[in-house]
Order: sequence, then structure tokens, then C-alpha cells
Amino acid sequence: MTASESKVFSRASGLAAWKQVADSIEADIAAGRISPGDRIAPEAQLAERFGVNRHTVRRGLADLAERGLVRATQGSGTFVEARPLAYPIGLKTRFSEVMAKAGKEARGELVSAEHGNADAATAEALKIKPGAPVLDMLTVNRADGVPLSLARTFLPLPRFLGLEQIFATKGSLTKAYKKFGLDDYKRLSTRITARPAAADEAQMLDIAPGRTLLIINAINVDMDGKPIQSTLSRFVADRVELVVER
Amino acid sequence: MTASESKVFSRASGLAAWKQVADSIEADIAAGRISPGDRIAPEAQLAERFGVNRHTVRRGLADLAERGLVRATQGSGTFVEARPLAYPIGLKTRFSEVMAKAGKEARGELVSAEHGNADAATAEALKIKPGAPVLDMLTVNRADGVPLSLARTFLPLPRFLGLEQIFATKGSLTKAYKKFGLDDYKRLSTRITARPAAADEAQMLDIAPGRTLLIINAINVDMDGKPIQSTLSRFVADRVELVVER
DNA sequence: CTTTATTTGTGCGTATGTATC
DNA sequence: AGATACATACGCACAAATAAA
Repeated sequence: MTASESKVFSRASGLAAWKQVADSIEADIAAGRISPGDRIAPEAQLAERFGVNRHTVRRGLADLAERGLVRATQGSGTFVEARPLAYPIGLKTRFSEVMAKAGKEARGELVSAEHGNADAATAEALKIKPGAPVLDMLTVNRADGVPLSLARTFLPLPRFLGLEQIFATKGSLTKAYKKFGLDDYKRLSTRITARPAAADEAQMLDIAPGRTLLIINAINVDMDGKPIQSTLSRFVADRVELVVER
Repeated sequence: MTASESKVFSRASGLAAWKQVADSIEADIAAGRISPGDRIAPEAQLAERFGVNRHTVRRGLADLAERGLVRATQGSGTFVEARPLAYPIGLKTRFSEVMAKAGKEARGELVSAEHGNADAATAEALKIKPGAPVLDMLTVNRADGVPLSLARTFLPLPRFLGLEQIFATKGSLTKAYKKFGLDDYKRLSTRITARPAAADEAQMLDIAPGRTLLIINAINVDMDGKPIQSTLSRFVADRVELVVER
């Protein structure tokens, strides 16, 4: 590994030394010379390569860490972070299609499904009477086996009776809808918040409790504008990046 | 077995006792009988009122807390949470207009402003050459004095030279743009992630370190499609709820 | 500053009804 | 039928944090 891979370091460029270090490593990542998961050179080695003090290297790495490009682990090294999966949010967002486009295999796993009664919020979302029967499904959605989100979905019940069994085998809500003669649907509303993961959520998503979750509250309607589902999705924040589509 | 039950509470309704407690309190909140900021009755008192054990009340309160309706503080009480401010994200989102609509007074406070050089990511966002001059502003945006977000905004520099001085007095980026002959602009892209707040961020946003932040990476362009700003906004997650506009 | 009362948080034990094997 | 597991509910006690005296 020669220093020729990196840009030339200039003392008199006006740019702070730590910034030049950071920019150089960022360029290495952007150009694919170092890939997600790779350990970058130890700080001492970087200091020698750039001809700066280790403190200067650390300042640069801190800048990259703050922007989420690398993550330092004491005693182990500094690693290039996996770029989070871009997850589009738009009028017609389909989990399975989004994943297929990203070259990932999407699969929804049914954790539980039960018949319940709509509480005030769910009733308003689905435009049904409070206490009306709903299908209450809990699913874990994975991309290539890695849990991305934990979703609780409410569906109005006379209409989608038995949908959970189709979902369980197909692993896709879109496909399950087709069995009910519903070929197309769209997003009515999307609301986004974030909070730390509770113990049970962490367990199902295979993360440590307290890790950040992106909470998405979505309502989908059929082409007649009739609500067909109200979903509370909990995404592992450092595995996805939500992209708002226009 | 005795008939000394509370009016809404029914032992043999099939609904779990804790759920009935939760529903009853939720109804009180929905009906405005208790308002955001109010302390609800102590657990012991609620237990007596509903004729159940305190554990049962706690189970119900835990349900409400998980849904963000209340927040318990040890030694102090359980309080009704303020509903987070709905923050629309769309093609033309203006902080000041959004706040005015919500009946809040919006004000951007300039923390720092300096001339810098675009790093790789900023350069790509603004479609300028890496290292090109940019205005690097750090602002805290408040609604009625409460910090909602901390934003780092990069603007291309020959074009917006001196904008920071106008922003400092006006407290609004939209107004500052007008002084540069830019009357209208639109959102090109919005990317959303989330993570805990660092110490310095927490201090400026008046929250505890580690509280969850919603990170929004936005690029705005003028009506010719030319990028005019790249902003990294850090919203206090439990003060706002992002609403994706269609 | 110390003391005291209030309030939430936690633990353990007991009992019961309901599924499930 | 029996055994087992699980969720629900109750009772008591104490710890920890907060607020008021």
C-alpha cells in the first residue's frame, strides 16, 4: 500500500491538516479503494503516511465518524461503515420491489397474527368504528436475512379474513393482497418519528436494546380511497436511510 | 363480585383489565379532560378508582407510555406528553411558514458562519467542484423558543456571499434568499436517518445527550434546478413528527 | 442542608384461567 | 386426562428519585 493511492498532502494549502486527512480517506471510500466492513489503517500508520501527528489523524477520523462513514472500536480498529440501504418513501412504496431493485432478497416473516378490536387511533386511520374487528399482524421484514424492520399492521377484518395465512407462505403483503383481488394500492399518509428500541423490539430485530429506531406510521388505501391497512414500521436506523420520493 | 365498580370498568367484558384502564385514560386525553403537561393521578389513586391492583394500572400506563401518550418520571409523576409538532416534508417546505401555520413563532438563531471549502459529499450535492468555496452556517431553529432543530447548511459561495448577516437579523433563510433575488426554490432530495445526540448537539438543542435525533439531509434548488443549499438538519425526535406530503 | 412525604420502579410470591403438548 | 407453559391479576415490601417542609 503506497501513499500514491491518496491525494497529495499540502501544508500550505490553507486547508486544515485534519480536514485533508479526512478528505483523503473519504475519497478512498468513495472510490471503493476501501469497502464497507474493511478496517482502515491504524491511526499511527496513517499519521506516518500523512506526516502528521496521530492527534491530527484522530481529528480527521472523528469528522468521518460523526458523518457515519467510519466507526471506531476501541482495541479493534476503525471500520468503514456499511452504507445504509436507501428506502424510498413515496406514493407507491412496495417493500419487495424496493429490495428487488437493490439486489436484495426481501422476505416478511409473520411473528404473530390475531383478531382484535380497533382502538381509537386505528379506527380513525382505517375509517372504521372503534371496536370494529381488525387483523393485527406482527412481522419482521428482512433483506438477505438481515432484519430491517419490525412492523405491526392492522387490516379491516371482514375484508381480509385469512390474509395472514397467505402472507405467512408468500412473505409479501402485496402478494397477499392480490389473492384478495386487490392489485393496486397507494400510500395515503406517512408520518415519521424516531426513538430507542425496547428490549422486545431489539430481540426481534437482532440489535442491542436502545439502538435507534425510525418509526414510520403509514396508511395505505385502495384505488377507491378506502383504507386497507395501517402500519407502524420500526426500522433499524443504521441499516436504512429513508429517501422521500417526489 | 360487589357492584362497587367504576362506570366504564367491566370485569366480565372479555377485555383485559389493564387495557380498560389504558383506554379510559386515553379517552380522558382525547377528550381534553387532561391536557399535555398535566400530571395524571398517581398509580395508587388510579388503582383505587378502577378497583384494580397497582400493577394492573402500571401495565396500562406502560401501554400508553409505549405509544408516547404519557411519560413517567420516578418520584415525580406520570405526565401527558405534548403531541409532537407535525412537520411537513414536501416539494416546498419552509420552516417559517410551517410554524406560522401551527401558530408558533419560528426563529433561526445563527450559531456560527464561516467560509470553507466543499468536501466530496457537499460538492456532489451542490454540483460544484470539490474544494470550491462554500458558506458553512450552523443554526438553531426554535418554535416559540423551544429548540426544534440544529442545522448545518452549506451554500455555494460566490453567489450567497454575506447571506449570513442577513440571516442573523431576519432569522429566516427564505427571507435571506429574497435579498439575493431568489424568490422561490424547491426541494430536490430528502434523506432521513436517526441517531442519538452527541454532547455538543444536546447542549445546543437543550436536551439530554443520547436523546434521539431525526437527521434530515436535504438539497434545495432554485427554479432553474441549480442547487442553492445542502442542509443537514438534526431534529429533536420527540418534539417533531415528520409528515411526508404527497 | 436535612428530613419527610410522595410517587414511580422493582422484586418476589401467590393464584387463576387458558391454551398447548 | 394430565402436565406444562404462559399471560393476567393481586398483595406486600422496599429501593430510588423527586419535591416540599
